[in-house]
Parts: sequence; C-alpha cells; structure tokens
Amino acid sequence: MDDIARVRRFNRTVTERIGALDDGYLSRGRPLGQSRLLWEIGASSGAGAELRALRERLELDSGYLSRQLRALEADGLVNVAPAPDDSRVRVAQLTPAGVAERAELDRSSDALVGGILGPLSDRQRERLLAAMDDVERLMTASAVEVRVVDPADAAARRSVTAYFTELASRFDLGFDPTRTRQTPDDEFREPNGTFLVAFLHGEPVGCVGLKLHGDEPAEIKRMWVAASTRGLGLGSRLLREIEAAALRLGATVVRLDTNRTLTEAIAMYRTHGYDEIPDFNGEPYADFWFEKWLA
Amino acid sequence: MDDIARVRRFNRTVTERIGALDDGYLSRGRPLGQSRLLWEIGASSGAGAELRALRERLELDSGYLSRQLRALEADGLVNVAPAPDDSRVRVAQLTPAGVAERAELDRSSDALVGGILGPLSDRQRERLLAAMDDVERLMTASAVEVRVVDPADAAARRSVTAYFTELASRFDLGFDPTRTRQTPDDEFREPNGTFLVAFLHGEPVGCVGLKLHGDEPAEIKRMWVAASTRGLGLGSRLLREIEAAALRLGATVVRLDTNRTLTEAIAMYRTHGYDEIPDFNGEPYADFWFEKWLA
DNA sequence: CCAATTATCTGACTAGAGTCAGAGATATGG
DNA sequence: CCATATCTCTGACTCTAGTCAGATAATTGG
Repeated sequence: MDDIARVRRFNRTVTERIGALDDGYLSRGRPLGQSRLLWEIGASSGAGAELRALRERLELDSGYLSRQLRALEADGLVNVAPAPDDSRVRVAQLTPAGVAERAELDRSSDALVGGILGPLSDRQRERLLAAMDDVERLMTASAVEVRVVDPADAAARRSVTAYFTELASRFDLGFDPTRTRQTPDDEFREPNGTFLVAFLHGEPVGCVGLKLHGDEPAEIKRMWVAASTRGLGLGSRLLREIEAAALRLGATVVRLDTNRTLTEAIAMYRTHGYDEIPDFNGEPYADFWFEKWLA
Repeated sequence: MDDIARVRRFNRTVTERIGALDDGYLSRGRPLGQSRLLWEIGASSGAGAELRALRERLELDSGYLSRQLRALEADGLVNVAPAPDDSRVRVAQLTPAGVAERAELDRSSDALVGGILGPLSDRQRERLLAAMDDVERLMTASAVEVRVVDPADAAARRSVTAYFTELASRFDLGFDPTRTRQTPDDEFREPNGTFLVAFLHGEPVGCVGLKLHGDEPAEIKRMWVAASTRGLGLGSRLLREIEAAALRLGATVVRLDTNRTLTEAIAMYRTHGYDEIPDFNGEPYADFWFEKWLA
C-alpha cells in the first residue's frame, strides 16, 4: 500500500472514531460552536478571555462570536464585561454555572475517550497511546512552516530575542549581547544573506540566519529552536533549508560557531556532515567552529 | 500526562491537520456531502451503486440522498437508472465527467497528504506512517462491538456459516458439517449457554458459542474470527468475554476442542491459560482438547 | 389478484454555521 | 481636538445539513 493510501486509511478510521468524540459536545444539547467557545473561554486563566483573542484562536467572524456569546450569556454560563484598561475590548468569563457546564463537557468527552480505550487489552492500549503520541508529534512537526522573513520583521525580532535569552540562561558565565559581534539587519537580507523563521500556528518557534562573505565561506548564525518544539527535528530542518538557501545564493561552503554548552546543536552539526575547524571569527562566546562543503 | 489527556492532544492535532484534508473536498466548489457521495459512487464497481446501499453506507436520509443525487445529475456527473432486476431499486453511476471529477478530488486530496508528508525527513515520514498504521489498526479493534446474539439471528447464522466455510478450506480432508456433532440453537441460548457475535460497522466479524453441561465443565464452540480482522486481538477478546459469560452463568471450568490446522487458535488457547487434556467429546474433526479453570 | 412491503421521490420544514455591511463607542497620534 | 483606527455589536443575509410526513411506483406472499 502506498503512502497516500495509508494516510487516507488512517484518516477514514480516525475521523469516524474521533468524530464521535466531537459530537459528544453536541450531546449536551448545545450547538458545537457554543460548546467549543465555552471550552475555550474556560481554558484561559481566571481573568477571562479577550474577545479578540478568542476570535483569533477559533477563527471566528466578529459578528458570529458576538451572537454566540449572547446565547451563552442568555443561558447564564458566561459574563462579558469591558476590559479595565481599554473599554473597547471586552472580556468573557465563565460564571459558576459555566464552569460547571464546562466540567460536564469534560466528563462526557472523558467517557468517549474511555469508549475507545476500554475495549482494548492493556498491551493494546499502551501501544495505541504510544502510536498516538508519535502521530501527534510528527504531525505537529509537519505543520511547522519555514519562511524567509525580513530580519526587521516582528517575528524575526522575537526569535532573536528568544535566542539571546536562551543563550543567557545556558552559558556558564551568562551572555551579554553587546559583547558578541553585532550583525546589522542588512547582512541577513538578500543579496547579503537571508533569514528563515519557523512558524507553528503563526507563532515563531525557530530561526536561522545566513551571512554571505563574498568568495569566503558563508556563515550560519542565530540557529534557535523553541524549547516547546524540541524533538520534532526542527533543528535539522532549519539546517537543511538554510544550506539550500546558501547554495541558491551562490555559497559552496558554510561555517558556524557554537558554544560547548549547546550539546544537542553540536551533535546535530556533526551528523549533518559538519567538520570541526579552528577559530575563524574570534567570537568571544564560541568554543567550537564547524565547516561544511555543500554538494 | 494521563491517558485521556494524551488522546485529547492527539485528537486536537489530528483533526486540525486532517480537517484540512476534508475541506479539500469543498475547495472543488461543491458541498462536502455531494463530494463524499460522488466519491462513494465511484468507489463501487463498474455497475454503479444501488441507492439503498449508498444510504446505508453514508447513513443518509432517503429524501436527502435523492436531492443530492439530483444536484449531481444536474451537474452531469451522475446517472441514476432503475436496476435491471428490480425497478423499485435505482442505481447511480458516474458519467465520464463524474469519473473525471472524482479523479480531480483524488488528486487534490493527494496534494494535501503530500503537504503533511512533504516537510518531514525520510525517517520521520516512515515513522509517521508506521504510527498511523498502528493507530488505524487499534482504533479499528476498539470499534469492534461484542454482543450477545440469539443463535437463530441472521448475524449469528452468517458467522457460523463463515466459520464452517473456513474450516472446510483449512482442514486437510475438508469438512462436512453433518459429520460434526450438531448443536441445536437452544443449547446456545440462556440458560443453557450463550452466543456472542463481534460486529464491525454492523457486519459480523467474529463469534463464539458456549454450551453449559450442568455440573460438568462448560464447552466453548464456534470460535471464529473473520480473515479481514485478524491481528486485531479479536480472538483474545472473544475468549475473554466468553469466559466472563461462563462465570456469570455459573460455570467454573471450560473446555474446547480444536483441529491441528488451526495453529493460531491453539497458540492463543495456550497463552490464555488453557491446558491440554484428553479427548472428552469424541469430536471427529478434533485433534486437541483444552481445559481452563476460571478464577 | 389483493394487501402489505420495499424503495424512492417530493415538498415543507428547522437549525447550525458562517458572511457582510454598516453603526456605535472608545482609544490614539499628531 | 480632530481624523483615524480599533473593537464590538446588530441586522439581514446565504448555504449546507438534516428531518419528517406523505405520495408514488414496483414487488412479493398468500
């Protein structure tokens, strides 16, 4: 059976079984949309959820959301009040009845999950859960989108800030961005270089920059993967994509430096065919330097 | 993370990614229901699909189906004509345009599958597909429903017929049901015994019968699992459930006989704690006899 | 042949999901 | 303080999905 047929078969079985799980919401006598909304409002912290955030997360039309909320208000499950700091913004919060109702949804969905796990033997159950974890993880990995982004863009800025924050927490002696060699945005822009950001659900979860040095080897910098997405192979993917970008921009050799505390990164560079070389840039925070000849 | 949270997490990720796959149908400018119908009609053999069969498979209201078909007819994708042998029944068949349209649906769904597999490395892809197979198999296993069924019921009859057919094909010397010890239906009915049938999507895919013998050990008979559902642990499940039924009906010891060609069954009985015993019933087709003391 | 059954079709509904064009209130930058 | 932008709400829609009560035609068992 070819790959596509396998995915289709998976799709058919899973939507059938899991679809019942979604219908479980309906069984509480409320339209699916309202139940989802109730759930999402309850998922946010005690302070309630801003409507604009709900709209974004659930991808709802503002008029539609408004009407759904009124229905939930009419049932006494939700309160909507203006935000204290900006009264254009409104904040939805569950009433005690809403909290109870959400817990009820929770329980009936638990029961449906039980209906899937229940008929299986212990060994089958363990195996199913492990396979689900795998599917979940790998589908998340495949949902990550890597795009060329301008280094001055908000997503790029946030990535680099997260990168520096992480360095500061990992390096033995801390990290002071002003001591490292600064890179003006323009050096990460074509034709001088490029900058890639990985997005998951619209949020940046990784980045990598490339600086060209004319006939000299190009330099890979700012390789970062968010802690929340480690183990998805995202580092390898960014490395593959930045190497492809380097080739496209005319580089045949790439170099990079790294700190000895970044052990996963070092291992990754080695498995991707990078060879250790002597210090080529005098970067004060670097302990290792690598080089790779691109095919 | 507990089991239920793992399933929920899986659910969320998968419906999000796979949902896009279903929406792919929509992107061809046709309502999802009609696309599904078009697909299902095309899935059947060249002769077309009987409406009653479509209704059953897609669980559609007869009026609803009728209207959907008219819409597809209006688009020139489907022909509906009376069945040659019974003109109450009508048969839907794709026109050449319908076949082309279905192929197009196929292609755009392929592309979406590609979108899931594409961003992964070869190793990740292999692992995802393997995990999907596992999930698919185990979810199918958990969708099997085992019920007590009257031995005269159509589902029970079909199961037993399938069982005998299989014996005939496996036994070295064939199998003649009249030579085996006949069991009247009543002996598989409470309080004399019981009969379980396993259903998948409404179809019987396995069965097992129990005959009580007063103070003597009860007897397990007609243990059958459809070839299409082997490897789902269904045999073990039927055995577990019939043992539970035996205990419930007051038996503390169960016996059974089996033929030497049924090697998987023999292995299963051993792993479930059955001990070999001498011939206790003179069954002409039996080579092994087993017994188990129920807790 | 007649009554009951089976298979489909038609018309008349309901409900959920979602879209779109403003209106109204509030904030913000110059 | 004014023009502009932001956020939410209202009213008026459309579409899809799905239900239900007959009507109609063909088949089958007695």
